[in-house]
Amino acid sequence: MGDELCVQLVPLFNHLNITKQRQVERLVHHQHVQRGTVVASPDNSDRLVIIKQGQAQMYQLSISGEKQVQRILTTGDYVGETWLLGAENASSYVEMITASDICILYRTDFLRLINEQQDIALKIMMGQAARINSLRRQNQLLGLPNIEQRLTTYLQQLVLEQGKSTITLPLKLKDLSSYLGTTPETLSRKLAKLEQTGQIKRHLRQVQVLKKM
Amino acid sequence: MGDELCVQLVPLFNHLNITKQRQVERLVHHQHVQRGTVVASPDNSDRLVIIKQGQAQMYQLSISGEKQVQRILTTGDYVGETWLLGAENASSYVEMITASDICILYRTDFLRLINEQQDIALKIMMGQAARINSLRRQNQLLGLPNIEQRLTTYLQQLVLEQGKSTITLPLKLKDLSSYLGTTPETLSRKLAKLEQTGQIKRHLRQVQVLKKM
DNA sequence: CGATTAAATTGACCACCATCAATTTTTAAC
DNA sequence: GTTAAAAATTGATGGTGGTCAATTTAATCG
Repeated sequence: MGDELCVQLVPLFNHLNITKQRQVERLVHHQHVQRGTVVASPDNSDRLVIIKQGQAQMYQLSISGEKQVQRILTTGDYVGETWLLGAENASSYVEMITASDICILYRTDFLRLINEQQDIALKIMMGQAARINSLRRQNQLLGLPNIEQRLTTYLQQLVLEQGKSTITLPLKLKDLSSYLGTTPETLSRKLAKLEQTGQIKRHLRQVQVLKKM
Repeated sequence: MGDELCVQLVPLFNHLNITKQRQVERLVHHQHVQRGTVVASPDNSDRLVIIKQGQAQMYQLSISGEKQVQRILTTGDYVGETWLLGAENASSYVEMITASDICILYRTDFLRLINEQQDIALKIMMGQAARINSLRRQNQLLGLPNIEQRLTTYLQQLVLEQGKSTITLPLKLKDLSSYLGTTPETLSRKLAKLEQTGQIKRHLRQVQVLKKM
């Protein structure tokens, strides 16, 4: 994994022809980071961070200091373009949850790239569109009046996304609960209830979703 | 208002030079629509809709048929680019809430534009970045554990956005309640409570936010 | 402007879920 | 592998806010 080119690996760049890939590669800074490293924060939002290999989570901190998980990033994902495009980062953090290899693209280089290379700009736009859709879905979930509905809807979405009925929860229950706007205790109980009523089977984060939920 | 060019008015295009504006103008379809007209829906997501003059609301319908307001669009705003950029529209609707003049740009023309004109692409990207930020904010609101916190946080955001302490609620309470993930009854009570405890003064949708909330 | 419809308010009730605490299980660290 | 720390579970309890209903107020349309 060590000396393969970052740009060959990530979907944002791997469709480019060799010449352009070389061009991008010269602008990119490589870095190996530990679990727990915070690679973006309100004070540190001047870069695009691409995950070459590893995992991160993005969360927001409320005034009272509570963490709300927004998103999980895995190999090939990137984050930060919204802040390079004018959006203010008031309360978002990106923290590595495994030791990882990342690539960094700084503001000026990023802006020049999307200005000069339409295909990269298009990829960014499509990525943002997907992001917007996913945020809308989360909004819709959070709007549901009770936790059980949120959970079953969420599980069904996972089934669709992962394409099979036995799914892996991408988050710790603690984090999933904040994603769903509830507490770990309530979530634990709801999962237990779904299992009792025969709607799911579960071992740790492996969940088998049975028909008719 | 009648024969002014749409592209001169909307922020998405009005920065372009005259030549380019003419070019865009030839692609745009004008239309006058009544209050209540649905200009985008899951079955009808192949276009960018720009509001030349008027107001619309975007909402999602849950499986149980409940309306959740996502966003208010006013003169100069546009909607639909995410669906032209690959995101699936599963449950979003855009409905005019006043009689309005709109401009429509169809898929092929839109895609050609953003491919050929970097400045339009950049505007789209910046618009999407702002949209993502705003959805993140709403998500954060919805994650707050009690309604009063959601409401006060929301009001403070409005104060910041509108730059003065006497603000106009952009939504009917009915719609605002769905935006905040609650019911009209609860919202009404919370507003009454804030007024009793001297944190706000209110007449209809005019709200004066007093210090120390 | 007056008539009709929609929105907002107020009250009563109780279900749902957040909270606090204690225990068990899992994960991480050495 | 063993120990320490973090996460998940389970129980008991009280408050918040959802629901249904009735009334008042505001908005819309002819």
